[in-house]
Amino acid sequence: MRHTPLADGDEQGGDTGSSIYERLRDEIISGRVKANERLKVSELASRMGTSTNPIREALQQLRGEGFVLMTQNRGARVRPIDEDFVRDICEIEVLIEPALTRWFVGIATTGDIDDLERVQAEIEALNYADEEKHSDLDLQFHRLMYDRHYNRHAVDLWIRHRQILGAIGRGFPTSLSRQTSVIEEHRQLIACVKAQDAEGASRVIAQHVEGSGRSIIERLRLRKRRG
Amino acid sequence: MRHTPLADGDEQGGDTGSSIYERLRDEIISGRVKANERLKVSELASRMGTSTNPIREALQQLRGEGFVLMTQNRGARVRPIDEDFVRDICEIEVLIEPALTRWFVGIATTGDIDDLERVQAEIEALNYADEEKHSDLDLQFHRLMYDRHYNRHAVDLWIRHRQILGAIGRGFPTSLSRQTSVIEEHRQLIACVKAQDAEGASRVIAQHVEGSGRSIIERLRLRKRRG
DNA sequence: AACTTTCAGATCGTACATTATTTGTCAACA
DNA sequence: TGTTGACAAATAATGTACGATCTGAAAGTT
Repeated sequence: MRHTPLADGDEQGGDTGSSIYERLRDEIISGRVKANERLKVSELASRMGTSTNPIREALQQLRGEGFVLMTQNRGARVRPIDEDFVRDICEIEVLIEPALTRWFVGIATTGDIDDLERVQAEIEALNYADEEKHSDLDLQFHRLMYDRHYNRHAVDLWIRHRQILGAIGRGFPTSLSRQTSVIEEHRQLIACVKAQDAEGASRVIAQHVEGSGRSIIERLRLRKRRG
Repeated sequence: MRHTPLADGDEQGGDTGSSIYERLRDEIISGRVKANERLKVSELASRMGTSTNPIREALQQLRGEGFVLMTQNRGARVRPIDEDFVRDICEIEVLIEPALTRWFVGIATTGDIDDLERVQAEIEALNYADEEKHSDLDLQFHRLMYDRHYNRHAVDLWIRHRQILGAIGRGFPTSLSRQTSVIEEHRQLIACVKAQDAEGASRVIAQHVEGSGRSIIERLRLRKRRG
């Protein structure tokens, strides 16, 4: 399995376990650094306890991924992660995920369905008691469907978008209505796969992604109010 | 220490026109460096006539964009730009571009249609006499439709994918059958916009992208044979 | 008031030190 | 004789330091 889109292996970093890149990215996505704020390399270097070079390279990587905007001799700025950004990503996923799902319906075995049902059972048993654990299970659920798709580029895109959306909502609880929707939609999805109904599965996923987007935007608004 | 301004280099400008990043990216996309080949910073530095830092930063940016793969303490490698890669990108575009087109049909004014027809007239007048000029006109044509879309993320993705596909086929002529298809599809597209037929336009674009993908893969095969 | 000069602060490029990996050599062993 | 394993040297990536250049804005001049 060759997937690893951007995941560089673990880093010894020094201070924390995660790399400079991950720390910076998380600060941007989670909103700890404000939109359009300037990112000065020397300041970041002293704050992270390294020299400037690792910072510069991390910023370039983030630039490539579109999280920071840079201009010649004028440094880097934070790309705003706002409601529009979330909407844009979700709209793209509404197009991509149904296509991935449709393909999965065509190749799914009874073993795959068993796996889905097992994860889904865990999700329902947990019932959002632990946010991080739920997020991990939900990732597993969708990964079971998408991971073996031949279009690695599309899957990598999905993974990256998912990481972004996940980081945005982190720390703010999911609404009850959204919780029930997620579980219901997962069940419908499994039913469609069983019935070999690719069109139905595709529709359910589109609705699932759209609902997820709305939920995240809600949490984004909450975050704005509380800081 | 004065920094040597690439005096001996045969490259133009250098400031913003052809940065290290762009040169490296072009070498990867155009296939001048082989798939999975190792990219050594010191070697690249001497070859490009700079120190290692600009190279490292360019590599990080390319990593963020997915053109090079890096592992800790083991350097960078060229991500293979092969038929699968083209197919993956085109499949994503087959999903995205119809959505962008559908939106355009909804907001197009008569002025927009005039612009489209003017560019299309230029394309037909040129009739593929100049490859680079045609590519530029074709970009203009599609940009007229997509550029004002609210989903900047999707448009950026489209632009990036288009640059990649454009660079892959560069230097190899488009087949005659493809040439006529392109012109025909553009005409159909304009007709659909005029008739406010969003579904039809969407279908035409999907076919357009698919044909483009097939054409590029053909040229990729040609390139492989001739080196 | 508009233009020029000056200067602090930040980015960018170069050189060097450190650390990890790869390579090459050679002896021990089946 | 061919293979394996350990160890040393070479090679390359990563981190640190510093000088050069650019930007932005305040201070000074006409």
